[in-house]
Amino acid sequence: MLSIGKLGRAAGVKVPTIRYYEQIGLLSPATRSEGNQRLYAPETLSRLAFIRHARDLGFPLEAIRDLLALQDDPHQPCAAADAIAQAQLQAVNRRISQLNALRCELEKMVAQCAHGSVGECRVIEVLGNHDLCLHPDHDEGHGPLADHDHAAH
Amino acid sequence: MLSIGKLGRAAGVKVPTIRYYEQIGLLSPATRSEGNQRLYAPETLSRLAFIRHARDLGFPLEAIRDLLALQDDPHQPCAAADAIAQAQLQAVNRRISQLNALRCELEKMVAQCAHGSVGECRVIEVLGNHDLCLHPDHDEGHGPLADHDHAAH
DNA sequence: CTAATGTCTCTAGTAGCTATAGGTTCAAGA
DNA sequence: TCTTGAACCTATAGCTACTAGAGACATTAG
Repeated sequence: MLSIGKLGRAAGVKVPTIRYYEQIGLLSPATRSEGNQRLYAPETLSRLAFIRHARDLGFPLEAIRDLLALQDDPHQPCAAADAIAQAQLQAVNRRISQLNALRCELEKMVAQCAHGSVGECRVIEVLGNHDLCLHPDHDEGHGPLADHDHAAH
Repeated sequence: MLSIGKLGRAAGVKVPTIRYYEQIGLLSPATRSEGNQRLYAPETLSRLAFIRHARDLGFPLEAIRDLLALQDDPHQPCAAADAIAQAQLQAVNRRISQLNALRCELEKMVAQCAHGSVGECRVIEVLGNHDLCLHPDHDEGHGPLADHDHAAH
């Protein structure tokens, strides 16, 4: 049996995150030691690694919940899992094309900056006047896609 | 003078969002009518459009706060605005390359799905075993980048 | 046995809004 | 002028997926 800390280190998941997953029902409540500390069977490690990997691939927790349910019932047809993965792929594709449009705008903006004073700055000017964009369609809908910045700031 | 609703429609920003921006100090408090309703001078429209456009380009609100301060002081050198825009461009680029790695994984996963039962599903299998990834480096640090899904769900 | 580390629960905070409840004000039609 | 309906007000809670902190208890190495 593993303590929560060992489980977390083995799976690459922080301890509070594991407790959070238990809280929202993604992991079933662990058995407890005499002193009320969580103890995990080694199988939990693969389940947690599954979650971790799916999160790394950007799957939202609700999708992971569904995938775990499918995993627990291996005789079901695979179509549901396939649909979830395809939805995620499409979300990623949407987000990529949207970000490509943003990159294009930002590059133009930065390239045109003459490094003078703010009064004549293209960056400020373009931000203030949407019509200066070549592709003013970057305000379209964005698909749902988890943006987990665990290394940000 | 504009009511908050007219301002919002003109700038393409929802009414509660405008109030939220005032609350966090991104917009200065509006003057009020006799009946305590907000009234905006027409100049506010361009300021709000600036914010909206910057949000559409993915700038976080803190960066927008700095950009607005620069805009208010046109004699400052433009370098600071340039730096903010470049940082945003780099964040976008990081996010794009990360999402490209994800797309690659997801495409492989979906392509290998034989549409059988869950027990032999590649989607479930790959998620459970990170080593099956060709590029298992999709768990790298992600840059900070606002992911405003105003059309999601 | 003690000290250090690990763990417990609970609460609150992060970004950037959105939604709801319960009340007030405004503008247009009868 | 009155009335109705839309727009407005404040305040609070919710969303995702965690992360951080406080204060207390458990476990383990030396």
